[in-house]
Amino acid sequence: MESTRELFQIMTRRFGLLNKNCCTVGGNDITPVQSHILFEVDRQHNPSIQQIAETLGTDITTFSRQVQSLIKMNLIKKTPDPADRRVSTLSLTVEGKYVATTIDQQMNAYLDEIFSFMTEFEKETVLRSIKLMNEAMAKSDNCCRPIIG
Amino acid sequence: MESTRELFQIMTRRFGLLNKNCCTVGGNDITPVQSHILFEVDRQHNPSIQQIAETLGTDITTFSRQVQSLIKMNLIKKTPDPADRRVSTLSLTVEGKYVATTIDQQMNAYLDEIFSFMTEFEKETVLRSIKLMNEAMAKSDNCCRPIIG
DNA sequence: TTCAAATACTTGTATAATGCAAATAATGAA
DNA sequence: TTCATTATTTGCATTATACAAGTATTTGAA
Repeated sequence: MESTRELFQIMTRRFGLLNKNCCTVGGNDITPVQSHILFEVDRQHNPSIQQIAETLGTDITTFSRQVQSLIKMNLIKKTPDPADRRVSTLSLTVEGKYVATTIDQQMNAYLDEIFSFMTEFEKETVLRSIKLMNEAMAKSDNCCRPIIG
Repeated sequence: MESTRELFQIMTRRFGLLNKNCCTVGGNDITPVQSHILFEVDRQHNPSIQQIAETLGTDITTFSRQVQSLIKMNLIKKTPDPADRRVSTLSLTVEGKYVATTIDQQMNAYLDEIFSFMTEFEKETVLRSIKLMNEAMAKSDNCCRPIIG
């Protein structure tokens, strides 16, 4: 009998492998970390560097450098916050938006292929379950900010 | 409306954060990569270095060095395969087994806490869904070996 | 049998990622 | 004003990563 952890460990590893092989877009080779950043910058409304770093659970200094390289790749841009000039808000460039969208489509295509091995009912059940998990994780103390200790 | 990819992206990120904060066991600070390796060595029967590297989707040279450091930490051991002396099979040491088990328990405890926000029925549905996903991913061409291109 | 090709793994080397400590810059409260 | 706090960046050391090349062993065809 598989343990709960085993089920999740294997699924998340496989999803990570999909992410790893996804994607080369318009000559840009996007690493999983960069892909995560583009994803979150796209999702959040004018997030600060700190906000994204916290969301992703990375050290802010590491993240600061990741931002720099994404700016060099012309995928995101930094805008000083007029209300607090210590803060930089991040947003996607046109090219960054294109890359983020393409990755999203490619990932959804991969997932669709996986769902093709299920009935429509099973697919709906799975999607509802993932949503349930996300809601429960959001309520949890362990999930998902850095845990002290 | 959240896309399929968004649901999975968020869930796997959160699971990754749990993994990241899990665990310090008996003075050993275990990285997520090391935790994955211990998990797979424990799961597979006398796997070779190549087998695990392939399972985890890492380059074998990187993996070879990860194995070396886990041996230095006295968590796994390498045994030459008598049938083919090019091959080394991996197994957990007593300490490695202890660390792997402790991580497993800790992760299961985290997950239990998350499930405490659901009804028993919802929990069962979620677990069945993850199992369905794993089975479907196993059938998929995209999942989950390195994809050419 | 012999030897070249294939396989399993390791090492050399270069690059990139990571995170702590410290620096810089801006804010806000006393 | 002054000093603690906050947001971000830079210095630095460590670690992870992967390509290329090396070693050791096995395999299979001539």
